[in-house]
Amino acid sequence: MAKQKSEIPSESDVLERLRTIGLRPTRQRLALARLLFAKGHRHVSAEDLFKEARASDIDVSLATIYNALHDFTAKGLLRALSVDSMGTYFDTNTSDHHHFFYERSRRLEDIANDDIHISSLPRTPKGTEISRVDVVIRIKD
Amino acid sequence: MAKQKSEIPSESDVLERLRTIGLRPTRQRLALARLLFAKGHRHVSAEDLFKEARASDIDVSLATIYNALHDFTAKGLLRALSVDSMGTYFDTNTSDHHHFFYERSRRLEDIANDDIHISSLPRTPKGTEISRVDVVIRIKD
DNA sequence: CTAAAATTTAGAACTATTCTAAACTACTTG
DNA sequence: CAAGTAGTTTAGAATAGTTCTAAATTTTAG
Repeated sequence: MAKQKSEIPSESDVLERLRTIGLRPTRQRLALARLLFAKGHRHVSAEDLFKEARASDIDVSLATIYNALHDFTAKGLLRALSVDSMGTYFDTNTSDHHHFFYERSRRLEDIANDDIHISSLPRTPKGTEISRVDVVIRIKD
Repeated sequence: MAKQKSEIPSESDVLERLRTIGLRPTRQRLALARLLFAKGHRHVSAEDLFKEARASDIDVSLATIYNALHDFTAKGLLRALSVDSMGTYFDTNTSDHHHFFYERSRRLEDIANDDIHISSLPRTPKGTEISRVDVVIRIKD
């Protein structure tokens, strides 16, 4: 339950990390990982990242954006979440935590795990296991 | 915080209810409301309802299904929720409660409000108000 | 360096949903 | 009840987000 730091990873950290988890450190993945992890935790959509990449002169196709986001998610570098049915957000914070969701502006904001205490959960159906618990506090903004 | 009963509403209940909330009790809305509220609480997608309607020889277009679901939701007869980014589910249970989400089968199951106790919530950003709190327990099935 | 395996890509395809504008229906008023 | 009008329905086009396909390219192991 240690607090996860979100430090700016160095170039070689990223490369090494990709290699370690079994993803080839291609030009595209390196560039995207740099974009994603350079600025502290955030919630990006595929389209967001695509635009950011274009803005940074990173030549990458939308299909690759999706591939990378899914690959990163599968390997635990990102966490996918969808709260408003129009699109998936990828959260660079993969530690346990929850979210505020601003209904009007459709923005997400992290809530530290410590700021929500769930004192009792129902027993899960037998033979099953909890994958995770998501709390979303919807805000009228 | 009274427990909400889910009784099978009579024909005229439905008609009256629609009229009361300001929706004209058209043939289509009446038929769809009957389908939706005839069987106790459940979680339906637009496509689900469309198929059910067809199966019941109710002649209604998909556009109307969407219109009706949104109108019903806006009037508090249904509650929309989207947890898995592929589509919106409409919950006939509009009382406070939470959900299990079976990741593999993509099914939702209600959790009674009393079965989850949240002992502390973070303060909301100033000037804002909580619209609702959704807890989703994701289950590996 | 070379072959095999993984990755990238453009564009087509797909799914869920919304839009459009015309046809239709319910409610109100006289 | 006739008629007007406001609300509703509809088919189909349009849109948004995402996945698929198959070919071209890049990475890695040997």
